[in-house]
Amino acid sequence: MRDEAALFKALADPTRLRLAVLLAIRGETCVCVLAEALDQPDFKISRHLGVMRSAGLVEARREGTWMHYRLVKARSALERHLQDCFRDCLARHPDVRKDLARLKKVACRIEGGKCD
Amino acid sequence: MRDEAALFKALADPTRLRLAVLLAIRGETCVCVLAEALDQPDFKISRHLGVMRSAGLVEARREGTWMHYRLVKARSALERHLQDCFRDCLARHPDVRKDLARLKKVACRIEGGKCD
DNA sequence: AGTATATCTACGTATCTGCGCAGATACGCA
DNA sequence: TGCGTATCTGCGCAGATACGTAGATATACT
Repeated sequence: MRDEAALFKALADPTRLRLAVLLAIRGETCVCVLAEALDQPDFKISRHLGVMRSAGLVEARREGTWMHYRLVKARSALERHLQDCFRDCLARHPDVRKDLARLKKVACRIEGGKCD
Repeated sequence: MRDEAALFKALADPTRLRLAVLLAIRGETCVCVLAEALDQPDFKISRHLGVMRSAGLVEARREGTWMHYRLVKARSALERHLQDCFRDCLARHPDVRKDLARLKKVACRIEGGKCD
């Protein structure tokens, strides 16, 4: 039960939970965009993403100087349920809506094309 | 997002997660039965249940010297999803199976009637 | 090489956490 | 009132955690 508890622990922080929900909704996103979306310093976001990676919640892909993070493909029923939670229950949370609004503004400027 | 993270934090411990799953499967159960089911000292179980109660995850009912704990009725989609997790994904976990086996042995002796 | 951008990390600090021990509390019963 | 059972709680300790600062690393470009 240690692994399962560790999974919950990786989500037991407001910043990490917001990151998880954003990644669930938007898919792969780079650190600087996430940092602006959450309005928090990038070193802090980077560190939290590191924690989530150690817990096996997200994985990273490098592209030049940018690091793109995404949720891992769910490998268990628990992970599947949790990711559904992010999309189904938490996507409508006021905090997440604000994050998404900031994210949209910023994504055009930083990532160029992706301005859905 | 603080409340949601706090909910995950209440589950971010192996002991608490095992307790949550047992309560989800079996319903209302008293501290001493839970302590024997998890094979852990009762003051430890009591304290973890206290944490879960503060987080709004469980509620208690006194009956004589016994305290019976149960999961709260889910008040949000998130809580509903999480409780489904307990029953659907975690009930088959080896640790939980062992807990349930110990619980059955002990429930007859302690709670008398409830020997399903 | 040097510069710029994006990301990560070592350090010190403050706070939180889980644990066992011991004792307190609550209740039922004589 | 006193005793026994069940449960909770104050204390101190050891280890974990989150934070900001400052500096290190990685990559691209000139």
